Amino acid sequence: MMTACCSPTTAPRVPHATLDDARLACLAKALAHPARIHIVRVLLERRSCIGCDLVDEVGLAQSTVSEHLRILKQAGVISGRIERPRICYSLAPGALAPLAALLADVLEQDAAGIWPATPAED
Amino acid sequence: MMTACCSPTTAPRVPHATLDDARLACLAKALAHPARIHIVRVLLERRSCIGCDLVDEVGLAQSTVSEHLRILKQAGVISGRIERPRICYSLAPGALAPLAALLADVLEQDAAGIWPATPAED
DNA sequence: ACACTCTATCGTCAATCGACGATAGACGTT
DNA sequence: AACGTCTATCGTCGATTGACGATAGAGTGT
Repeated sequence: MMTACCSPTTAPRVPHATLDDARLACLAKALAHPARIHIVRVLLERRSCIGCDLVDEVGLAQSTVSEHLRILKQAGVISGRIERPRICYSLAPGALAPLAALLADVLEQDAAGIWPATPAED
Repeated sequence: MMTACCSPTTAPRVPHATLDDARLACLAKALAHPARIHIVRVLLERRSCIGCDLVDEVGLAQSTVSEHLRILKQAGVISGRIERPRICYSLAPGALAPLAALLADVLEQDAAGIWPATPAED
């Protein structure tokens, strides 16, 4: 349920990719839009935020922001807690951990390796 | 040149998003496909890899893999070093650092905060 | 010169994305 | 009961994505 965009019916079929590849791609896809990055950053700063405040914060139509929130929720990146008539969104702990782990590995290799003189090419 | 997908002409216009938001979204978008995640993982393991080997590794048509490589290169995630008739791809050091930093912040908050009993809601 | 290999680009097509307004549901307030 | 607020969903439309085969370019080896 938190991995709907990774479901076999919607994910691109890549012959030799693993399920992990699909899951990581799903998380990256959830972040692959400036509005959604912005939402994540607001939630990171404020810890949590009412939906209608996010609409103001992002500056797009309410329905559009709602759609971005749905995508983030579907990917498991955020969760919404009902609070009276509003919904209070916050980051879902651990959801982005797999992607963070991959990126940490990449950065670690960056730091470890002495890189060739310079690659060049276009 | 390394930020083509972040260019004003192609990036989505989100009123209150910052340039950083667009840049981070661009990096996430580059990773938002299982085949591209797979390529990054192969390059992380092997340190570098000839293009035609990546075609075998991914299992899609050569032209499709070439397109995925182009997207990764355009985002600055990988670089290609010409090596005789082939091209040797490797991860571009530091390219993913901004995204890694954001995710590290998120994980840090995850670890720091004592989270509410459980949010719930769909 | 020719053949072969590897890579990039082009053209096409179906599928998905992202935006919006309109509408409907849920809930508190008057 | 009627109203106002907040949120989610629907329908639509243009733009983009992702897949492929076909083709072209660059370089090696015979």
